[in-house]
Amino acid sequence: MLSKKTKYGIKALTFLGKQKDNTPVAIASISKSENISLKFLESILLTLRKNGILGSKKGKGGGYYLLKSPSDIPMTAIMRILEGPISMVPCVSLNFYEKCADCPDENACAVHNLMIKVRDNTLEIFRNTSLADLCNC
Amino acid sequence: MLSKKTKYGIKALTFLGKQKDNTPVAIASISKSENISLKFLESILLTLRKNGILGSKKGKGGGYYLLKSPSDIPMTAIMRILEGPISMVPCVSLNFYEKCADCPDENACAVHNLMIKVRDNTLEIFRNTSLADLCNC
DNA sequence: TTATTAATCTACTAAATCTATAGGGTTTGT
DNA sequence: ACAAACCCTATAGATTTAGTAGATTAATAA
Repeated sequence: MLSKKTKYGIKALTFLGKQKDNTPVAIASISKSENISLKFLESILLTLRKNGILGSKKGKGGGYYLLKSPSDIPMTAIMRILEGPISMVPCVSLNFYEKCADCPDENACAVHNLMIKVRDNTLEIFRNTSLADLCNC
Repeated sequence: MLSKKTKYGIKALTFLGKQKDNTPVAIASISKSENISLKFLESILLTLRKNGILGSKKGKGGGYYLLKSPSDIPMTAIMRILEGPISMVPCVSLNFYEKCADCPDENACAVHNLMIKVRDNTLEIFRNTSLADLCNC
């Protein structure tokens, strides 16, 4: 299941993507509009900034803004930053690979082979969806 | 990410599905062969029994066995019993639906609409895969 | 018949990690 | 001075992943 962190993060990004110009939007403004706990949202936007998705401006009139055009931000990037691996098991992850301790042979593992299929499908959706697509809902 | 409970459960079921006859297999036997903590596996097999996937026989020579042919056990059933919802958010779940507290209009929610796509894809894989398919790896 | 053994079943506990915040202080730009 | 992002800490609650102890049941050997 998706964490609220990811869900809130996506909603906040969508909100920013819908903005007409790219002037900074205060956290409190997003928080109210999207019904997200202010402090929680604060930490979410911070990680998005540290990962190169958002820029920020301090002081009066400050806030967060997108660093790129929404159409240049694929969902794969957002998901990996907020949720972590897209795969359901680490042993099929492209970006977060880990070997299973209990599994002597990955190629003979039923779970492994099934989850590769799931990963490929999910990945294709996220690759073909950008933030801009979410903003047109 | 998939819980170990689900992963171990699938591995155990695959092990049982590969058995030639349908005589009971002791938990300890599965535990050793698949490198799964005995007591953890015990509770997993119990829930699979309570949900109509496995039967059990007590006493000497006892153990667990499949109640149906592996080809008659779809992955959707196994996943829902062990992992719960297949959807990434409750508001797109077919079997575990819940409304989001923060979301006034589902149809206007970007997360909602994206996750419907992911659900449909994942669901199709699990629907078209039975335990028998996993046993032929 | 009785004792033994092998196995499931039940219940409780516990450590570790993750989630979703809350509080308060610091820094920086206007 | 003020407003806003930034940063650090703590925490309650839930979930995961087991471990421990013992009860129950059934087959088998004595």
